[in-house]
Amino acid sequence: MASKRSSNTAVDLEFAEPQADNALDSALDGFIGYAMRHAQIKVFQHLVNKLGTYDLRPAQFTALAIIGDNPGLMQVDLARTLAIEPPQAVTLLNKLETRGLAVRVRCKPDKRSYGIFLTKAGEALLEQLKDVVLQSDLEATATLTEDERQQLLALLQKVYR
Amino acid sequence: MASKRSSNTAVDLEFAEPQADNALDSALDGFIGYAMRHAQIKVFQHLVNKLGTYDLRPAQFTALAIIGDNPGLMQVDLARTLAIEPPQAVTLLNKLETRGLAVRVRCKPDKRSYGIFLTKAGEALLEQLKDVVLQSDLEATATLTEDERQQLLALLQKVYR
DNA sequence: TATTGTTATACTCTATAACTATA
DNA sequence: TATAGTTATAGAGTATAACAATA
Repeated sequence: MASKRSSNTAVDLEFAEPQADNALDSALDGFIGYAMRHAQIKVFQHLVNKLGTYDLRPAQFTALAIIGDNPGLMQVDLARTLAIEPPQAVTLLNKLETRGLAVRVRCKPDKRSYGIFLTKAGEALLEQLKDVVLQSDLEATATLTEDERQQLLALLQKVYR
Repeated sequence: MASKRSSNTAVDLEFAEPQADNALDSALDGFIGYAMRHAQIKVFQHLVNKLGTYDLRPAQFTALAIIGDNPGLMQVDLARTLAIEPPQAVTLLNKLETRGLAVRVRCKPDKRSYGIFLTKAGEALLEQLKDVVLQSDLEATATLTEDERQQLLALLQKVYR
């Protein structure tokens, strides 16, 4: 995180630079898209840092959670749920498989497709990560009360569902 | 006819609403980061489509709004406000200048820096775009009442400020 | 002919190092 | 030496086309 204004020389003050450090974007105050993007970046970055401890990206945690909740699903369904393209699902799954967290099993009548499952290690890690991610959510929204947090969650879901 | 993105034109509509297959992610229902990311993607994508008509990206509109509200600011301040790195500000400004929407003027005692200003064309377009972007916000959050929209805006700002 | 998974590819976005010209 | 702006570059993330195996 960079400091806001490292330069506070006389020259800056003399030549009509805006005084308030963060006021340069006040023209965008009314836009919900602007507020949502900034809030999302903050929450997302917090999660990136938390999951970095486990050398995982947010999408990889999401994939683990979806696989754990839908054992045996196909890659095409995983991709659709993650809102990514099939080639991205390949890369993502390769990583999870290499790390021994998930496996592809030819277990379907349709022999083109795999069933995707978590390994024991994957299941164990997922349980651990659920707490980590929930904690990250709470920390990143620490300026909200629990009521406000539930309100925000409900409003966000109403927007995208 | 599934949600394939066959068109990359500005007129790209988003009829491709999530199908009934969104039950696979119910394990992630409680996470605010998950809801925020999905809501943000929807609102952002809606704006991308709207601004595509003008061959502009959201960050370029944001830059126009910030320059319009802070005429004469330096690139380093623009970059800081946009939360981008200086090299990205160069590319962004080059585009705006090439299109005749903004100009760099050596008008400071410190001859290393430029003052950035909107042209007349830039000012005129910005006024037009403000309506477009506000309209995009309203459309992308059409499932909310006006009260809920204001609630959401306040909660989001409380998160990131 | 259509679909699953895959490879190859490309385009955007983002981040960093290093250069220039001023200070 | 330090800073404003720039160039070059590399890494993610994301998108499409095309292929092999199967349906």
